[in-house]
Amino acid sequence: MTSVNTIVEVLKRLETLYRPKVEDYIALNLLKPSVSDFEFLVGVILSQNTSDKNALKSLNALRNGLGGILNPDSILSTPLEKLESLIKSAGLAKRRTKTLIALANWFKENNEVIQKLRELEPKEIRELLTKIYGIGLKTADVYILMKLNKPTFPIDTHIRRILSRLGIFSTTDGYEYISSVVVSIFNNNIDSLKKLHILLIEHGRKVCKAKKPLCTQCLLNDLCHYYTAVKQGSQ
DNA sequence: GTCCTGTCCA
DNA sequence: TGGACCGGAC
Repeated sequence: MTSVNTIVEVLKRLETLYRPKVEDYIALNLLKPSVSDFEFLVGVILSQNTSDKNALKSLNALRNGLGGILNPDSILSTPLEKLESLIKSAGLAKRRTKTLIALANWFKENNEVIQKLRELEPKEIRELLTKIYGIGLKTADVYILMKLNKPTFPIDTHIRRILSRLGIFSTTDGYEYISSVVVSIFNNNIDSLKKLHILLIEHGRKVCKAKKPLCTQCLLNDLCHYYTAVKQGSQ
C-alpha cells in the first residue's frame, strides 16, 4: 500500500472508530462562532505544550480576570504581572504573556491586513502569524484550518508520532514537508483535513501513546511499520 | 515520580 | 539540532 492510500485508509478507519464531532474540537469550545479570531488564538496559545485541562483552567482564569472580555485592549491594559498570574496554571507564564501581548499589539497594528486575512493564501497567513513572538507553525496552522477554514495541516506531537510509526513519514521529515504532503493527498478538502487532524490526536492520546502504545488493540496495526517491528522483536 | 504538550535560542 | 521552559493531574 502506498503512503497516499495508507493515509486515506487511516482516516476512514479512525472515522468509524471515533465518530468525531468537529464542533467539540479540542482546546476548549473554541469553535463556537461567538469566539473571535483573537480569542481563538489566545486559546491555542494557552494550549501550546500544555494539557487541555491546564489550558482550559488558564483560559477561564484569564477571561474572568479581564472581566469577561478577552480582546487586545483588555490584554494591553492589564499589568504584566497580573497576566502572568492569571495564566499561571498553563505553565511557561512569562513567555506566554509575552506572546499574548505581542499578539494583542499585532491585532491593534494590523487592522487592514486582518480585514483581508480571509482573502490570503494559507502560506501567506502563516508567514504573517509566525512573525509574532511565540506563534509557530502549529499554532498558525490550527488557526488557518480550524478557524479560517483554509487548507493546511497542523502537525502536533501525536500526529508526528503516529505518521512516523505508520511509516508514512520519517522522523527527520520537516514540519512543512509533512504538512504540505497531507494537504495535497486530501486535495484541499477542508473537512477531511479537519477530521484527520482531530482523529489522529484522539488516537494518539488513547491508543498510539508515546509511552506504552496499545498496539495489539490498535485498528491500524496491520498498516504499521512500528507494530511490525514490535512483533518481530517479541518473537 | 511520570505524563502531558510547541517555540525559541545557542 | 538539542536543550530550556513550566504547572497540575494522576
